Amino acid sequence: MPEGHTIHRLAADHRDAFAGRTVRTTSPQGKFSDSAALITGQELATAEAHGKHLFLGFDGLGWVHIHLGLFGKYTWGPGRAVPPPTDTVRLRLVGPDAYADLRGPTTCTLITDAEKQAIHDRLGPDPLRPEHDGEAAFARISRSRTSVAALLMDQKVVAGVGNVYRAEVLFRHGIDPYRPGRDLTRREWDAIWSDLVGLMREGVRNNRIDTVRPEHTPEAMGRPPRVDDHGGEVYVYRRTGQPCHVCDGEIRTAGLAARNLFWCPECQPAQRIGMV
DNA sequence: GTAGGATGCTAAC
DNA sequence: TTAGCCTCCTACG
Repeated sequence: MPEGHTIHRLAADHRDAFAGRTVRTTSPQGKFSDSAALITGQELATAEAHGKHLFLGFDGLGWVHIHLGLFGKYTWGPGRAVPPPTDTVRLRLVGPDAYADLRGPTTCTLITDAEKQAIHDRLGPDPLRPEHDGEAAFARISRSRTSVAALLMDQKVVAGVGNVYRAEVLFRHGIDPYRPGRDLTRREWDAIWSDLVGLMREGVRNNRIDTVRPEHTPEAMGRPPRVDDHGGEVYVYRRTGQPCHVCDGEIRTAGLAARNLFWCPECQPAQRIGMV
């Protein structure tokens, strides 16, 4: 589940469970043992997220920088009766009221303020950070020949969007994934950005990705309920070969930059040459 | 039991 | 463009 909404939710959950509390940290899997030994017994000051990067702040020590990658996952539980950790737990945080186990991250390292700033500097605006807007993103997109599908996944352009939000937001706006960024209008980009803000905020709230509008739910369309294996209601993501919820056409898939792209060619038509 | 794929990204060729 | 990283789960014999 690791797109930006997951990471922002994790930051909020860490603040709720651990901020202002002394925590014990260990690394049963071993790769974070030295840093865990430094941190243990300290107070977690804060937690924040930028795109898919999670930062746990410890005053005077720096930040634990976590990136879940494709496989990383957290499991949580109450503070009492903490189970013995399994040997894949990279980082275990135990506070008075809760524990959190991190497995399989791409990154889990202790960094300085300056190193943290360098990460912020190479990331684009994040729809989930209230102080960000889509200006810088549009500046890049509007002068790029790269497809809008690839641009949306580029964390330097927009931070936090992954394969699900990418596919779904392009569907919701009827945009061909292969359209060059520079052919996207200002109006289209503004609509995409504000849609991402709304969808991803809902994602943080519900801890899952739902993108289907009320008028296209199975109930509204008079169809049998859907069971989706990734946990949310979506239009196109991983629905290859199935009928589009809106037009009944077949959802297609294609490889793009080593990831699977999903779209509905009927609802997201390629622009004709010369069309404005 | 084994293979393959997954909501990600980087470094090397 | 590809391999590699890290873990878990499903599909297939």
